[in-house]
Amino acid sequence: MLITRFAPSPTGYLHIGGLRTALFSYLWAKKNNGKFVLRIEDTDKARNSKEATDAILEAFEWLGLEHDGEIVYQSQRDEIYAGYIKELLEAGKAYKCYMSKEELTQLRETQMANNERTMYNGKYRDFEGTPPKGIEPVIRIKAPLSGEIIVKDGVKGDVSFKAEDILDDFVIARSDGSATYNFVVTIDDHLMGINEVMRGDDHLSNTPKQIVVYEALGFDVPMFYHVPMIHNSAGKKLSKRDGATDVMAYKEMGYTPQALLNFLVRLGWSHGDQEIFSMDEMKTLFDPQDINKSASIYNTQKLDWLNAHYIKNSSNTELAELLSPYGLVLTSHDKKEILLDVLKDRAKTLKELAELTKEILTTPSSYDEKAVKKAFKGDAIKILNAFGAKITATKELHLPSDYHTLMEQVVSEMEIGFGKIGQPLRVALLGKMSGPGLDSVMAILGRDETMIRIANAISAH
RNA sequence: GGCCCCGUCGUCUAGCGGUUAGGAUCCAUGGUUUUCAUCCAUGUUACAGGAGUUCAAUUCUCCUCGGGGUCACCA
Repeated sequence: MLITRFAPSPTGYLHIGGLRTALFSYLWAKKNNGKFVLRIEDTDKARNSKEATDAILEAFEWLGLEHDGEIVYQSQRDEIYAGYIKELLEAGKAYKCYMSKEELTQLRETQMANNERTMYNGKYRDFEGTPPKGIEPVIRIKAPLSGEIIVKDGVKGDVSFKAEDILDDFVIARSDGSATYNFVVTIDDHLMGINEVMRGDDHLSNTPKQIVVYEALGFDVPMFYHVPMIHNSAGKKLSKRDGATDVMAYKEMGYTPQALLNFLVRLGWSHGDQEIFSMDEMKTLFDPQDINKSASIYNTQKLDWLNAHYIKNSSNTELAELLSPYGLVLTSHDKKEILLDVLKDRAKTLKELAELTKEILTTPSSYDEKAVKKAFKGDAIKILNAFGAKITATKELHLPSDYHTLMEQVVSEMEIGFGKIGQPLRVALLGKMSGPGLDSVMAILGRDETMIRIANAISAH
């Protein structure tokens, strides 16, 4: 069975880049009827927090990306790692290194000064004497000194590294006994049965080290997919300093999970010319073979378009529910249908849609100055009076077409163009020059509120 | 600096030797609309450069240039 994983380090919120690799992993697992598991890499006690873990989980929940099985927390697996370290030590594949931090620093500085690559010199690789006193040793793994390491990568193709270029006996356990990243990742991926690893491009150069561990322990090496980075507008790796990279910030801004996911799936991946993907389509169409090889720049123009698209195409019932986090309770509003019908293709975000709705439902307390100048000239007040009288005289007014009929009557009786009544009426009802069709607006407001707004405008001008 | 990856419109991308280099977004113009938005139509804009291979290179190879990533007792 195909098993993929997402393995965030809980040092903060869930980041847009992390979400994309998570999405890819999720989709690939789902497409293959496999599993998508979650592992929290919280071994760095100083930098990790429970809040960060919760924030990540909250984001997954919002987006509807559910993981399979129990969440694995690395912080609870120290004994497991220690066991494998012991195994390597006993097999002579790893050793204790007593080099002091000062000596190590010194070594690096010398190497840099000589323009050599910095690496551990293997001083304790075959050490047999009495260890120096007062130094808690680290454990280093015996890495191959020559030969080639080939990373089988589904995105980049096979990438080969020369051992002498990149490897040294790297640390697998710190002096306090805790295991390091490249070691625990390997152990966990193996133990969790992960056979396809999707992660950011930035891990590609770590991979040979992990392969060293896989091989030392006799584990099968998984298939890798190193997904290109997402860059900021400056062309650098997207980081937490780049503004809105917190996934949950998109919820606050009024983006739908569907739009965000659709946007991200198309960032670095494509399926011909298709732009719109439902979750089901993503699950059946996603294939890492179609992942792009080059980095992409993060730019949200298209996200706005997608979000607007999904809002337009949502049912009103669905929208009414999505709107409640933005302070708008519409679920039982009697004009809900017509209201959302006319407003949903005018908003790029749910937040905007909520604001637009509130705006219409609120009696204008002031009128846009320019709009007044333009609209309330000539016979405007006379026309408004005439139209107001029509409404007063008609008791049953419900549908937009009911109001439209009255407008038509005024237009033909007074022998004026539609614009003559439209402009002043719009300003009277909405306080400004733009907005949805007036017949719909009046149907939403109802007969009473419409009369009030017209009367208000007349007395104010 | 060493090693590794990458290079098609501003942006996201299609292309897998022969195409008028396609789509989307953005922008502009026009149409629809009493207005605005939506919608529809039209338009501007791209193969980093240089060698080679080939009858033919955006596509294959090499070099140059450019960009990015990574080199910890962080993950």
